[in-house]
Amino acid sequence: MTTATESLADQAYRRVRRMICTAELEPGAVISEAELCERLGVGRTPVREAVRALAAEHLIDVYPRRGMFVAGVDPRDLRSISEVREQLEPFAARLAATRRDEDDLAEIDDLLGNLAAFESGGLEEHRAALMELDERIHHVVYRASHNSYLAHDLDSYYTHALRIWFLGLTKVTHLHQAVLEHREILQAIRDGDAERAATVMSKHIEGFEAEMRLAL
Amino acid sequence: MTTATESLADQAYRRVRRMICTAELEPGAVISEAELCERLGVGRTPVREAVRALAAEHLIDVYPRRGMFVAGVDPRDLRSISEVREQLEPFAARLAATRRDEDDLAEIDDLLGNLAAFESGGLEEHRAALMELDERIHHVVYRASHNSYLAHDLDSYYTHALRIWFLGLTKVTHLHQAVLEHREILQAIRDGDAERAATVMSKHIEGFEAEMRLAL
DNA sequence: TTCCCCAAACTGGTGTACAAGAGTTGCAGT
DNA sequence: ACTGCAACTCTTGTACACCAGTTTGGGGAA
Repeated sequence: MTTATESLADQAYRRVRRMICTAELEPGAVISEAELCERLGVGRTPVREAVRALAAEHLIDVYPRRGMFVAGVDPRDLRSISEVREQLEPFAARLAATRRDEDDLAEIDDLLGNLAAFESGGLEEHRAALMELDERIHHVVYRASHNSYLAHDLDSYYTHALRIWFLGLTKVTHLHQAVLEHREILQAIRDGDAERAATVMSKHIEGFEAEMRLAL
Repeated sequence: MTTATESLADQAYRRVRRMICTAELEPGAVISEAELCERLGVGRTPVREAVRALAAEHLIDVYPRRGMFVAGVDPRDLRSISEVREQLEPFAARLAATRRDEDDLAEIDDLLGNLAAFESGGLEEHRAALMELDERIHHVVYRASHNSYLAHDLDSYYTHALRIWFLGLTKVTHLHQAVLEHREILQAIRDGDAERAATVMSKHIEGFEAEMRLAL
């Protein structure tokens, strides 16, 4: 199979979102529909839908008939985003600890294994792989919460957080501590310890904001 | 002025959302692009964007190449939505009590006045007006939280809740109690009593879910 | 009569052409 | 030299024509 079932619009959405997340498209950069069209090799409609969806998530600001720009990110945005995440992420962790099913547990065990591999090997060299692992870990928590609305919102917030992470990625952050926290979260969910899962997740999110605040 | 600055796509979005909310388009109903086009008197593109946005909010299910349908609503959805609202609405109320500015206070006082008018007059006859008041009250809380991300999410959830309200609107619910709770919330925010605002809002949301669960 | 297959019609997906508004730049007049 | 106006160009907004896939119903064969 080649394209499976994903529409061009969805592909475009993911690709542009990734560009914005990884700061390949910097905050304030102009988004030209025409340029995106030739860059992605698709027509205007899919690009337009993607851009529209990203605008709905506040990742792009659109000024009608003037232009579209990658949304800027200032400390107030970081605060607002973190504020909501501090409510929702621990809540999701708590739900996940209560509701995780066999599939979730399998994924969690797999991730714990990857985490262990990272810990024994060096951490520093595989920053990209670690970020991907971070993403998988958060998303398994969302999925294990078994609340699709919550999961959807958290995914959106995670995207914002990821972008801020990339932007403030000048100095190496405390990766080791982050890894430990992730392990603790997964273990708590696996063990069904809702309170511990929520507490550690809470600390994790707060730590993230504190560190990003310094880097911004 | 005729159209001001709102694009046809935005207008279409609002109108279709309202149709779905008020159950003018019932759950499971087929959404035909062509039909919406002639009904709204616009081309396919604005309709498409509106439908796309509504799909992103889970108000419409789209099965590619088969058709689009108004999303059904089952008790699990009510539970998921209420779960998140129970976290976010009290949180917003708490923030609002802390951060409300002069504009917010003016709006709150105005709403308290309207509420008093409702209380002295009969409640039962103006159900539509009361619903509009409910919407304004919740939205002033969102605005007063001064967190646009939070406000955006809560608006989306409010839309879902409103739809469920319309669907379960066979018997008259405890409107009087709801009015009292709203007044208490607004007063707490006005007085800067964050804990009380959060507590009452929490009870308000839980009461809503309990009542809707019976009606569904 | 029943079952299967093929074709037609309807669905959304995509690309393109046209319209309209905002910003900019250049020219002319003072 | 400076200012104001006008036309141009670049942007997104809208509409429409075409394409691909799915469904469904009718007709033919067993």
